[in-house]
Amino acid sequence: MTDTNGRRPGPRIVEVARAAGVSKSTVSRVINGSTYVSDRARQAVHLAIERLGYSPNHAARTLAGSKANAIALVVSEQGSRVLADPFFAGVLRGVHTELAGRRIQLLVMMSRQEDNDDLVAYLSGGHVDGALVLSLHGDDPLPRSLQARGMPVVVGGRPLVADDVPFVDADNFTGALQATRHLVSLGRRRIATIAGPRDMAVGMDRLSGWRRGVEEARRSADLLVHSDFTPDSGALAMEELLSRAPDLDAVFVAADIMALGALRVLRAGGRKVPEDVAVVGFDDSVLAATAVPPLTTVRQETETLGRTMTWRLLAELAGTEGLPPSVLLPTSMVFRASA
Amino acid sequence: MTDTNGRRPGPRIVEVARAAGVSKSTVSRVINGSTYVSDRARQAVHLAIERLGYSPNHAARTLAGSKANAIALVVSEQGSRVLADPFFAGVLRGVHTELAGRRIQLLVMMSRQEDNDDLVAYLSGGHVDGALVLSLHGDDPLPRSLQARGMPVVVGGRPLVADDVPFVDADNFTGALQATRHLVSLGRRRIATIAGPRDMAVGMDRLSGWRRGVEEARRSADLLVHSDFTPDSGALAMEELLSRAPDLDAVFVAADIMALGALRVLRAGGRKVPEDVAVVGFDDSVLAATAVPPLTTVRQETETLGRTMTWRLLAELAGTEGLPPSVLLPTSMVFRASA
DNA sequence: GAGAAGCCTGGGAGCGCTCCCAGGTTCTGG
DNA sequence: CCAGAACCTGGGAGCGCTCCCAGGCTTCTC
Repeated sequence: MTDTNGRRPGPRIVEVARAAGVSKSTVSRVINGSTYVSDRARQAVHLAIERLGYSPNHAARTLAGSKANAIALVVSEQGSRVLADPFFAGVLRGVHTELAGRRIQLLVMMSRQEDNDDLVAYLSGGHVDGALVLSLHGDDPLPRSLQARGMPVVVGGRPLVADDVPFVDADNFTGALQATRHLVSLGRRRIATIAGPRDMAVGMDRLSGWRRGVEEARRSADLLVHSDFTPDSGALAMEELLSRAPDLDAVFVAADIMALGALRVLRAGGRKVPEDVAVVGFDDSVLAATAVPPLTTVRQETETLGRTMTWRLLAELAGTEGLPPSVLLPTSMVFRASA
Repeated sequence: MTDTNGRRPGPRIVEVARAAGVSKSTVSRVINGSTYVSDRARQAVHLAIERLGYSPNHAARTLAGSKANAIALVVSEQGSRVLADPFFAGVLRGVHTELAGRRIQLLVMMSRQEDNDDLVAYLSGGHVDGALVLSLHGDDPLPRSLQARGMPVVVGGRPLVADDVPFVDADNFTGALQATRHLVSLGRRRIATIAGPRDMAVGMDRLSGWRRGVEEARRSADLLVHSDFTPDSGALAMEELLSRAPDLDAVFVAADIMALGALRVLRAGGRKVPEDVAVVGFDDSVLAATAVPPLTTVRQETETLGRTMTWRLLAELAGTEGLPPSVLLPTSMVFRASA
């Protein structure tokens, strides 16, 4: 992508300066929003930029300045196998929306456990100003390593063990609580749950919400099976629940994708949903609407998650004071046929 | 991300040079894989790099050199509403895999129709060496604009009208043909299709494959309804087909997500799948495995698509001769319960 | 009315690399 | 044995910006 002289096409800052009748320092000041620029100069510069179609060279700005004008979105690979696809796309869209209009590049990287060190070295080598880490298994060392090297980090999804890395997450606890209360309000008495794995905060938070919900309704909190966010494991879990408690009349499933497996088992067992067993899922993924029967579920806004993470990171980079260490995003129930 | 002097952390090329007892020119040659470096010097440099944990400054390389060491993955926003989620994540993973180990940054951008001009200006401003465009509606002007400015481009998904922008796509025609032949081999006589929209090549190619399939079996090719890649539109299409041909006994649906709507209508109408009506989908998305009944479908490898696009682009950047203008990736049938 | 305190501007020294140039050394072949 | 080619190396001029510094001009303030 070079012209015949081997140089990149397009005007340089000096050309803009010349066209506007000012020095390149002034053009730089206009671009970077400095005060101490007269209105006349500012307007002349804007006009010249417009006329020449000038776009500043990112590499030069980064090299000369003290910031990289780029942030990274890091996806931990293990996680992406499981939840990531629609989740990731939503988050990415949110990140992008929030970045729109600012001159900040988004680098997307996927981390494998084995080359974490390379990643940390690369990122803390000054190529980016901060990092967004999408870490779906809760004990990922990456965010801490990055932060230890002085890099601003925001994690998507609550880390399993509390540390001082700021995170943004859906309010999984409250979402699960709402779902359970809904089942209670339906008059269900034996309310089970298919929970996520113990090593993921998202699983534990949704489990806690369910537990709270059944306990406040004075129901038993022992109908619990852990599973791993796949349809088949959801099916297995449902079978186990059914054999342990043939009289159960409701299940809160910690993810839509597991709920599909559960629905299959219920159908095979001749139980009608929702008449015999009410089912509530979580995520409101595309799977929920097309399930048989369509799934009542808890909606989490993945796009808002991405936007909020980005907002938090940029605010930190801008030196904003008094930022909340972490943010929990509200969830909402989506009522369909299954409960 | 700066140290106390406002400079980025880590060693510079001169430090490596000093440590290795050579000049920075030689270090640069080693890094960039030039010939004309003695083995002794090369080894000394590698050792020094290792010891110091040196990682070259991307901005400086880009500024000084004639290439940007980065490629862009551009997603057209309209498309991403529809197909993109799992599709996009798969492609992204493929791109990333293919990029691994090369020092090439991946910039992800989403384009909205209205700011296409900005995007073209930005990209052709020398920030990237080439672009991967994921363009799901077939008449996107972006790839052509980019190519017209001299930027190497590879499109994912066949453009609707042939032009000379290279693309990589799944072999939708053959996939649909296989699916239709499978229905024929099952002894089905009235084989309908729910096709994608007319303005998407993916829709038209799958339609052509179906048409070929029914025609070579001397069946009628008039049971055709266009739809738009949503479950509801698939349901509507199925209703129309049923009212036009109550005796149909098979449907090829051009996307799993539409097939879910079709299955719903068939179920509501009391038709058994596959006994009364056999259904084949396309994509082998996560939806297919969890459908009721599980959907026989045509699998396309989104990850391979991403890898191939990237390979094609990098090969072009490297100046490889005799590259295929475009590549069609094979699809394969996945047999489940629905047909 | 004079000094201080803003406001606005241009000049120029880098940022950390790549790549060209010049020069030295070692291989070839006639 | 010597010219020329091939190999290897270091020096240094940029790449296109930002940001510091110095300085001129306008207001204020007492």
